[in-house]
Amino acid sequence: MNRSDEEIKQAVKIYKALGEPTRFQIALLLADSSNMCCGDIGCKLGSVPVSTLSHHLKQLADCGLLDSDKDGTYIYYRLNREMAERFAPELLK
Amino acid sequence: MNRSDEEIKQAVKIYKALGEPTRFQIALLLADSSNMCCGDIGCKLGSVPVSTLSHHLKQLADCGLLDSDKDGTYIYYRLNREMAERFAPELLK
DNA sequence: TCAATATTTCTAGAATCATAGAAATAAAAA
DNA sequence: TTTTTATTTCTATGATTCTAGAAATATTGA
Repeated sequence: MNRSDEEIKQAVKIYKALGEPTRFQIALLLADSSNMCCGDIGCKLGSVPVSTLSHHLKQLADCGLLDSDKDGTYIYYRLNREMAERFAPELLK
Repeated sequence: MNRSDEEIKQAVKIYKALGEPTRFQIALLLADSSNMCCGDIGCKLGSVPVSTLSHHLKQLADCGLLDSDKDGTYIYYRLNREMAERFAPELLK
């Protein structure tokens, strides 16, 4: 297949996002439970400071793997399953 | 699905390998042409020193994405399509 | 308005990683 | 055996990235 530079950049960004243990765990968590806010994810992952979590969530959202909804001060994240299916179906197994 | 620490480590290693532009390009090249040695890949990618290429090929092979055959001084690399299908089907599109 | 809560942004330090030249290894050809 | 070719390993430098505390932002409830 012929790929544009943009398509390649996006794919690399997605795989870079998944190629870090904490972020991969976040993606796995969200593959199982459909909706979680930053605090929930922090509880599940143990002692990860929120600033670190926020940094990782941003990268996962920026590349399109996560979608989010705001509800008051809470932001609920969920896995974009189309993106996961296309780029990393392993997440959904 | 329940995943062992080992399975998670392997997945992260694979995605880290693909999350770098040069390595992703190598994987794409090998998805199209079934067999290439280090020198061939270097020609296709332009001005990447062989020591850098070798470093990248090692990572792609270590995580299982590439297989290789030795023929004299040449080492021919090819994409492991089962691994690509499972972890990054986007490579095969 | 003020306090409490959730999250992000800022910042700096530590750790990891990509890069590329040079030396080393290995195999074929002269 | 010596030379040439293909690749890897060693090494150091520079760049990127992860981490986490502190301050900033935003929203809700008292």
